[in-house]
Amino acid sequence: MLAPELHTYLFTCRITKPSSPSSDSAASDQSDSSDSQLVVAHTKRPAKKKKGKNLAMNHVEAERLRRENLNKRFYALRSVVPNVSKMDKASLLADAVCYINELKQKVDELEAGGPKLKKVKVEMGAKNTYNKNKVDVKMVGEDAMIRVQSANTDMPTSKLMSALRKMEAVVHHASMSCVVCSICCR
Amino acid sequence: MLAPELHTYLFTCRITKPSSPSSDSAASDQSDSSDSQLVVAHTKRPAKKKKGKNLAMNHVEAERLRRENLNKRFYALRSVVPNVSKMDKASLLADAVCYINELKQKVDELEAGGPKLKKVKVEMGAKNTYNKNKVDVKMVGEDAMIRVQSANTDMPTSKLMSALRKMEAVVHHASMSCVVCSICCR
DNA sequence: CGATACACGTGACTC
DNA sequence: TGAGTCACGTGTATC
Repeated sequence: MLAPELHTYLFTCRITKPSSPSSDSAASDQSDSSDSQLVVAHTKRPAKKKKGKNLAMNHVEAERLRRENLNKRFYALRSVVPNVSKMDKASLLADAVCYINELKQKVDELEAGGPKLKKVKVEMGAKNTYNKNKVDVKMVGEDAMIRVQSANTDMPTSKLMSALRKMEAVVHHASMSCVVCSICCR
Repeated sequence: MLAPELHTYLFTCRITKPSSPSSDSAASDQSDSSDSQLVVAHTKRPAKKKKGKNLAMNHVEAERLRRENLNKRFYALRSVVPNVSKMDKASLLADAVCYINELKQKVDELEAGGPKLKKVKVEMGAKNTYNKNKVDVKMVGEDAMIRVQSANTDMPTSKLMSALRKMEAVVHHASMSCVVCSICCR
């Protein structure tokens, strides 16, 4: 519903609490039960009491700071996970986990198709009536002579060269010609 | 820079809390847990109060359930983000954000290594005394004739072809020769 | 003893 | 009006 701004993208929104944090004026509203009521003697306040109170205040402020910091992180997380601009914290965490797994999988399958393989698949463009695809390989000792004939669509030489590079083959000589440009080359 | 590396791969560490989370005995028994020693010893409350108490108990239990659920999510997040098996919640969230950004960037540069750019940089291998790198481009109408001379290291033809493909240039003719194999080609 | 982090119960707010 | 979520102050454990 309210759910403002989807997608976020930069949100250095800074919110300050109205309560003044530095001074001690925010003390003793009414919730200081359990402790004996203090400050009758305004002048010579026992150091012990004051110190204890001060410490408690320090504690509560530290806790507030921690909470605030943690919420910042929540906002940051919300900003990097897509499609979660409206849910609550639990759902945000769950979606973050799902998103991370998604990204992981994507990375895995992307870089598994990258520089890993020995066997390389080369798509050689569409066959047509005028040009049959033909691949001819002749081995001479450790060297190979490859002769490829295909249509000139979709950059066949580039693909072939890339395939050769991926196979870590050293190219000593290469020749390419476009024979029937009026028909197969646009 | 980035060099994420080390992956870690799988660490489905499953941690269970020692405290029994199943809320079975929380129906009308509130005498367990935390045995606060100052318990002002409230005597029997009227039914109304009891109902209020029951409601409050429902509230407190709902809150406890929510907290528990949220912590589960935290554990789940910890399980999918590497290298954070010991930090606190805030650091966990921060690391999760960093990790997501890392993964995003990785995915981007992995899948943008394919069909994207217009301007292409080609590294042409190391120069040496015997082979000066030379690039000659002659424009004829809309066509370009490119003559490249370089050392035969690091697959120059493949790189050139890839660059041409990335620029979406149509190659009509290509020729490559390795002239001084005994010197520059190992 | 201070610093840090977490869980807890409770008030306040929403739909 | 009840179910859900959040922020708050506090108690408590670890270092």
